[in-house]
Amino acid sequence: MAASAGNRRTGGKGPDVWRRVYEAGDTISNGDGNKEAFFLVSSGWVASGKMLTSGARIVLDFLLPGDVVGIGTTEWAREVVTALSPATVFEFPGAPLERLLTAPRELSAPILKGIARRNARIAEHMASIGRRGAVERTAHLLLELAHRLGAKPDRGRVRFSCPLTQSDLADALGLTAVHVNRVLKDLRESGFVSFRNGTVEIHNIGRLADFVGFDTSYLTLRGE
Amino acid sequence: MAASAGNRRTGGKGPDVWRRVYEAGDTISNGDGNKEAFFLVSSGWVASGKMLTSGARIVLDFLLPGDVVGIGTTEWAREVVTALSPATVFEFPGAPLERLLTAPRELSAPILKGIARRNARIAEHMASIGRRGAVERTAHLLLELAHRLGAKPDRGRVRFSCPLTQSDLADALGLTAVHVNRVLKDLRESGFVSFRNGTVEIHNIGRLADFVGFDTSYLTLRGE
DNA sequence: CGATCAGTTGAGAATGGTCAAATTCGGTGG
DNA sequence: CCACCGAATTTGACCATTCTCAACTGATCG
Repeated sequence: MAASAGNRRTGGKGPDVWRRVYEAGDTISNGDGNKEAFFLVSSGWVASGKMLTSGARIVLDFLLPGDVVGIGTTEWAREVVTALSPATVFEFPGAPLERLLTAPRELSAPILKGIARRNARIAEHMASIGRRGAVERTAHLLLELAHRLGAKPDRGRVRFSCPLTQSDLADALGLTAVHVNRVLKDLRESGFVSFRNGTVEIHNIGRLADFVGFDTSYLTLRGE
Repeated sequence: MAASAGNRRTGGKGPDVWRRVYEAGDTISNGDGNKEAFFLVSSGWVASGKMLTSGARIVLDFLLPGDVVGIGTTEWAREVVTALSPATVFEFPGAPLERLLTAPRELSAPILKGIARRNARIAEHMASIGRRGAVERTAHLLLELAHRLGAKPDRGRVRFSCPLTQSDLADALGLTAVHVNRVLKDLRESGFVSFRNGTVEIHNIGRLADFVGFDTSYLTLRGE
């Protein structure tokens, strides 16, 4: 399976934590029960998604450094977790549910918080797929990624590098890769966003956020 | 807000649990921070969803008796929880995250399990909206509901009563109500499912499940 | 007996998909 | 450095699905 040079047991995060290194394209967990664990992404981009019997794929959520995935994922949903770029992942092996219940609070609290954030992202994602047009939906995702990466606007301009292929985007957005291509062209030509050679450039983040109704509140805890 | 005759404090579920009764159409939690709580549905049908600024609604998940909602819901995602039929709900007030961390294990374990199941349902739901056509998607949802209600097939025939309007279905499926109507007509005329006057009748559950690629595994814990 | 809401149906428009053929880009081996 | 390969991107033409708008029916409720 995954090549993972540099894997090792870590004491720094408590007992039974593994630090693993993946390359772009590696499968971290294939949802077939081969691996029950929590995952905490430490570097790189990771996708969690599902495969349909038709062969189609849906990406539920992109995981960036600091993001967590695990509860429901393995035991029920049979999600597939994949590295989209070289990535380092901390893995807490064991049944996630049991693991969480027996973990000390200083571990379980941030993990639960990570799960809660992920749930909120997925809820917003569902709203996108279900109720926004392709252009809005695509722009919304790019805005979310910019925000989550902590990219700082310079006079409204935001730029970040992004390893996603158009086909990754398509699977996240519920579109075809061909259509994603056209949508990106559209966004580029209308001066909102350009995404070329692995870097996204949002030309006026405020204007784009207005245009697609992007509201960061689902990424931020109330009162945080 | 919600009319709630018969609400009362309950000792039976431990401290700080409220049992509340809602009528169809009542808002249980509007996502504006008016109420922070876990919810455990005890009877009736409940929807959790989001409102977009455009006025559109997306239903993330239907909650049936025994289902739980709460983590991420209130603090981040600002989900709106609504009763779709007369419903009884146990409410555990307080910040869900904190609540879960301090709860005794016999409470936190089933709640976490409920959250995990819900996550799995939502993942499958995303797959539907993102990657299945309208007919498959609709049939898939009806199959899920039949399964979750524990409806028993009688020679392949399943019948259950269902308070959802076509517009509720539309908001869950990412379609318009008009199109849901046509899809239901389609399913009825092709002899798969009829949904009229609040009762769903699946004529041959095996055949339908094959047709839409319905696999119950996301509703069942591995090895359960 | 209106009024309102859920469900139906039709006609035409829009959005997004399919198929197929370039073209570009990032390596790799020579 | 260059030729070449496979993967990702791009574009065109056409098709399918789903939406929009609009009208109409039927039930329910005060």
